Amino acid sequence: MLASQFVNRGRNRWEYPREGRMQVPVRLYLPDHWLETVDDESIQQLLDAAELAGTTEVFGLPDIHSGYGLPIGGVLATEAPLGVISAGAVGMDINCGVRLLRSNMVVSELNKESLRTILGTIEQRIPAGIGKDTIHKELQGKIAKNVVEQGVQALSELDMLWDFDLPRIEDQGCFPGGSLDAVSKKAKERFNQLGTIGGGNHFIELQEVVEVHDTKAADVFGLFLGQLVVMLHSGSRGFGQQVCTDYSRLMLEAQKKYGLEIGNKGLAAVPLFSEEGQRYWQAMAAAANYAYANRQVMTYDIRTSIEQVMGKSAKELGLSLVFDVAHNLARMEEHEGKELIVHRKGSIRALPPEHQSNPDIYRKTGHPVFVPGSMGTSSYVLTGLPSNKETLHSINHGAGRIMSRTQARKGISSKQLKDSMKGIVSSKHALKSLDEAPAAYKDIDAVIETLVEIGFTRHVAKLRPIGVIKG
DNA sequence: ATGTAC
Repeated sequence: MLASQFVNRGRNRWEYPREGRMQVPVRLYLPDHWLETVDDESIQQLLDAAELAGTTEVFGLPDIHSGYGLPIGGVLATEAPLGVISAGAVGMDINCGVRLLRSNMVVSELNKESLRTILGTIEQRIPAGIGKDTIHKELQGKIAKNVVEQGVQALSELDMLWDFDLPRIEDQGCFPGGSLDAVSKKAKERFNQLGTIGGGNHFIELQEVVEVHDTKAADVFGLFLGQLVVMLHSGSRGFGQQVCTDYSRLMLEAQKKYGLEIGNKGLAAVPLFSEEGQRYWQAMAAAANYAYANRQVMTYDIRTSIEQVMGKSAKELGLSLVFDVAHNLARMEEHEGKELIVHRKGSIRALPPEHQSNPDIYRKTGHPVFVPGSMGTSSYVLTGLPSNKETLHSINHGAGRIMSRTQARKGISSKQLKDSMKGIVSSKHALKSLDEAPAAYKDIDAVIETLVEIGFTRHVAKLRPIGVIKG
């Protein structure tokens, strides 16, 4: 058990001392009783990452579980100009992320029938599940170049974007440097999924604000007790997956000439400031913009669906964006005078109040971040705090698996899943996703508490699911 | 995560 090699470094903090070719120690942020539940594979992935050239930080957050190359719930930082970028450490689903839409509606004043109709209407417009293409034929062909270069702005000519949305998206919905030239033909052929939710843990949920812990911040975010909100979790679909696959393979070859071979293929990496590194960055940015645009198109479809059912305009209904946060992305960031390449995989950047990189509208509070639990359990709205500097302003992105998908399909019964979804309007797909059952995940309340306890994040509001669409 | 496979 590799977990037993960790030394306690204070509350919820663990460290695996540097050894062999490791450049730095590896850290874990977990309560005592969860340390032994971390599988060797996840830990080995962190130890491997510590061997990469230029690595300055490697750590796992409370939702850590093994992934491709780097674990999900993992952060890897390397120092420029010599540090590396790894496609696998960003993840297959580039710029997978979560956005939250608010409303002026109060859940207790809505009847169950309209909630059902809203969900049904959204389901008709937004294809769910693996391999599904968009219903928006206008989003193919020429517009692809604009989408990967400009992100959500490319959608304004189609009236799918409100001016009000822009400051409410990380990077204002445009990760600079995206280029279609850096993307393979195969990836371009998979462009036609803009406006689709995908599979796995992706979802659209109608939720109710059931607790407000920070009324000041909630007010700035436009949230109040009893309110109906819509949460959306999706990424760059087949397009991003193809970019990751292409570049991971390319990096595996190219790393040899830079003398960067390590055992873990999923962590194949090249110097960021090499020809290959720069090309990946352009492709990653293209996929990041695709993902922002994907969530924007779905926002348009959600607004249209709710308008249709409620008989009022989306603006009258107050269906504005709270924020949109990425949780699979690499960024160039300055930390204590160093230029770092920060890979966050299943991890969110949560900037503290007053941090300069916050959007102006959220400068005083720190921008909101969203941490969904598993299907059928609560989600959280949080903000960063100054002491999360230690994690380069990163927090976990979800609850984290305790059972693999295969284990869950074998060990969880259909009845058990249905019982855990009692009282929640659920799509057919949702009730079939045994591998997404709450029992396959850690308890989200306890996961959130891990970082709240050590002052890395602040609790703003808690959201309860009332309707779920899954892929 | 993913037209779940070199």
